[in-house]
Amino acid sequence: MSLRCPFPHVGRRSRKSDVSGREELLNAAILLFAERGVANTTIAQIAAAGKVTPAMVHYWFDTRENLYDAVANERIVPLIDAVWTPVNFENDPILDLVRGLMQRMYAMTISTPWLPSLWSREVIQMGGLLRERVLSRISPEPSLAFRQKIAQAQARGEINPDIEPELLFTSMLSLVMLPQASESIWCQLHFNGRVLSTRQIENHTIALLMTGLRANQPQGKQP
Amino acid sequence: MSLRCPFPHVGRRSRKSDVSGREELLNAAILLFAERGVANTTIAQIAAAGKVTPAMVHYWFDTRENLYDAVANERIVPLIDAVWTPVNFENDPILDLVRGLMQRMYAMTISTPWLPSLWSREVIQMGGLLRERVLSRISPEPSLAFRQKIAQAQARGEINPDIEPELLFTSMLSLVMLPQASESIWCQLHFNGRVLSTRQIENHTIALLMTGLRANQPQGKQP
Amino acid sequence: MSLRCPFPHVGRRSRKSDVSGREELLNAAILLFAERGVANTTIAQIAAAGKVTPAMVHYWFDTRENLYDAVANERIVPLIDAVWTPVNFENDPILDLVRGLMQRMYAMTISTPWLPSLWSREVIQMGGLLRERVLSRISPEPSLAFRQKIAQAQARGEINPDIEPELLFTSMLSLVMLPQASESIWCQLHFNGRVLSTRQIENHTIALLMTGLRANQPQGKQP
Amino acid sequence: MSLRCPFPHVGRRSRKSDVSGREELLNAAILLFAERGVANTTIAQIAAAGKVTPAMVHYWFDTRENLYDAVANERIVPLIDAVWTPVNFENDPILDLVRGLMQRMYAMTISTPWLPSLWSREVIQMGGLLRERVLSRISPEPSLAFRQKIAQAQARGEINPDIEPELLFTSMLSLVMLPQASESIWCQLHFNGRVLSTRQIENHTIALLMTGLRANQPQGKQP
DNA sequence: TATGAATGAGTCTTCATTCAT
DNA sequence: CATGAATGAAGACTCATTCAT
Repeated sequence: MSLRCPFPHVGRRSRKSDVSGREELLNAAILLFAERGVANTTIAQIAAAGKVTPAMVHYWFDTRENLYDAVANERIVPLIDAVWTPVNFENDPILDLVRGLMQRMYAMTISTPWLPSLWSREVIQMGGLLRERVLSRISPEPSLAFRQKIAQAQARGEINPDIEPELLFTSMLSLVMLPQASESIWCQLHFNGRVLSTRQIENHTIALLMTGLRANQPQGKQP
Repeated sequence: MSLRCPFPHVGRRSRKSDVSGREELLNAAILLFAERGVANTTIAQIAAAGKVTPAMVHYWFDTRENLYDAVANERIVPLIDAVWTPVNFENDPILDLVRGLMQRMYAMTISTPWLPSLWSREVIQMGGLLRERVLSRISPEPSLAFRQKIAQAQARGEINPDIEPELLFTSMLSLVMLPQASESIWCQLHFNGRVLSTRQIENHTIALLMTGLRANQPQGKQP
Repeated sequence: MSLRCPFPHVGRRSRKSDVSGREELLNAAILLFAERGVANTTIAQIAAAGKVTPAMVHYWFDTRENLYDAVANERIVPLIDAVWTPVNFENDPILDLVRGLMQRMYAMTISTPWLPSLWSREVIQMGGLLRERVLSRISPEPSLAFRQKIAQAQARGEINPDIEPELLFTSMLSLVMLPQASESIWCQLHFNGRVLSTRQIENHTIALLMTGLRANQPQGKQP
Repeated sequence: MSLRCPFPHVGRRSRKSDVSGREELLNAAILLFAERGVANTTIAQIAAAGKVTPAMVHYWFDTRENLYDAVANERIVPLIDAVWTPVNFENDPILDLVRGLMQRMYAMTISTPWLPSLWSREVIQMGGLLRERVLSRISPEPSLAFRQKIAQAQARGEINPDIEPELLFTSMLSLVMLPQASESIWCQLHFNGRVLSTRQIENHTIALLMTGLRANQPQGKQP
């Protein structure tokens, strides 16, 4: 399955009020932040990408810091929420829950291909320029609940006893995000002549993870 | 096992020729690059960290770009080589080979704790400021050989058939690097009151990976 | 006849759009280049002379090199062209042609008193910082045609047979430019208490040249 | 007659004490000053040309300004004196005196080919970095005496009456120096395929000048 | 909304100069 | 004599920000 380059705003802009100038700029900023890193992107570059003058960036966002806030609050935080929201910690079987999280993360990187880069460079890392802005806005509860569920399942022998429940979500994020941030993320991934589609990456990663979570049962007695 | 903050040069500098001024600055630069990101670090900050004037940074490295080259060639590239060098692709059993790679990567992040951050922010990502400098210097052969070995083992049914050999090394790197880059990597990692040592992170991750690689054999009939 | 200091823009600036900021700066730059030499003039000095900040010099000219280009292309090259344009190589008697060139050069140094200094320091000399920029822009044809005309007149016995046609134009330029560059060219020339007007310099130089060009006719009475 | 490239110190330096390090550096400095202009030459360039470290330039000359003094006093001023010294204002016929001055200037530019450039860029021009240093050291008397002699000869009808005695020496200097500063002065002068030797330049210029000085005697027969 | 002109603060870089050795 | 290491001051250039229009 091939991967369309999904930036609906690029090259469109048929009518001016199609998308408000502010949204347009926010799109342009996120794209540049993902491509070049936040610290390496100037207001002038964002303005040029949005086909306006730098003064307009200040008109909409006032300061550079405010632009960071807008990116974090309006674009990144909603995605995080969307990953957790469908989870039903009470009833979902734990492995379904894990698989669902992974699938939603992948679904997300298709509609917002800038996410892996921005996330792994500017959000999770120390010194990431969006880190505090994002982390202060997302609820810690889902990840705490997730950890507990994992620990409980582990105690019941349903999950690989050697994994650390505290680290599992981080491992999942790493497995999803960093590979996608590390190649020509914008449309496809070339490797050794072959092209791996996002779907192939997803299958590989979910297989690795789901197998990795399996309890190390002494084979044979499992029902 | 708790993790000491292993920067012997910081705050010492007992005798001047202890470490050459150049090495001292290179250390300071790498630390700051890892902490704040390359683009977000000024020459003046590096100079201050090395307790010299900005002019000295130019004395030793001439330009900012040259400093990047020095970081890539003198510090990062040797580490990559050191991960692959002990591998014997002919004789090592594939799972030992994988485990050995993981263990060496972890050993590395103890002696060079700046690596995960620098690697995941500036080397593997598009637009990373050290990317071209590092990638152009490292041989692609080991990772190609690794991929072949994985594919062969997979063909023999020794390895989880759902993983993509092309992606496995990337997944391994992601699992090792990003979690370590994402927390207060410099001395220890606090999480929910508990402290996870690097060793615990290592055990978790290797367990997840090694289990994940296991062939999905219909249990019981496996030889 | 005394020489007014003819920089109408200096100290005026009554209305802002009187002269565009760019022209203003170009004037200031040329003046300083003529007074102090190009290499000895800083962007900050130019900015101060134009009553703006150094950033404005970059706003209008981007780089120092671009400023050089602007000076060469917009100010110097047009003057060269204006010296040659009125010449009619076919019909003008050779001596009228020479005298016309000289008179136009002098007329020029009245309206653009910075020319002699800039020309003799930065254009004709090896290592002059405007040399390549100017020379690559001016047509060599007029000076070649001039040389031929001189050689033909010499062959007809109308011109001093001992002069080299190749060198005559250079000699003319030197006679006009260097004396004017060598004194307080900006308003008047003091020498030994007397003041020599530009007109007197012009008369002297043209007399020296025109007499020097005369054929060495056998006069009989000369020892 | 072809012109040797007369820099005896270049590439020699057989024994170290052949020429003192100080003289060596002075030579290097003058050469660079002539080639690139004083303001455009750094101490490091001079040191490199003299094959020593920049610190050695300070050892010998202490400051950049002192180096200017040394160039002016030890290299340029003696040349000026040498032009005037052989002149006998009382007895030499005026035209012989003029011719002698010109010939000595040309002789000088053969042994010190850097002179025309340095003179016309850094000495005679306003803002020339050696101007004050040289002018304050040379006696004004010879040029005053020369002017008087010219004026007297003019009064006697022996010299072109349209010449300004005040300007004549300046014109002579300009005719000698600027053409030589304006081409590839270091070895020869290409022009239109032909090569003009310094001797040809000299003959041309002296012819132009000496003819130009001739009294406008009533010739009657000239058309 | 939108822009062009303008700026202050800061960044990289250069360079003359110093000094211990 | 000679140098390598070091620096302060200044240079070119960048960039977020402001403001009159």
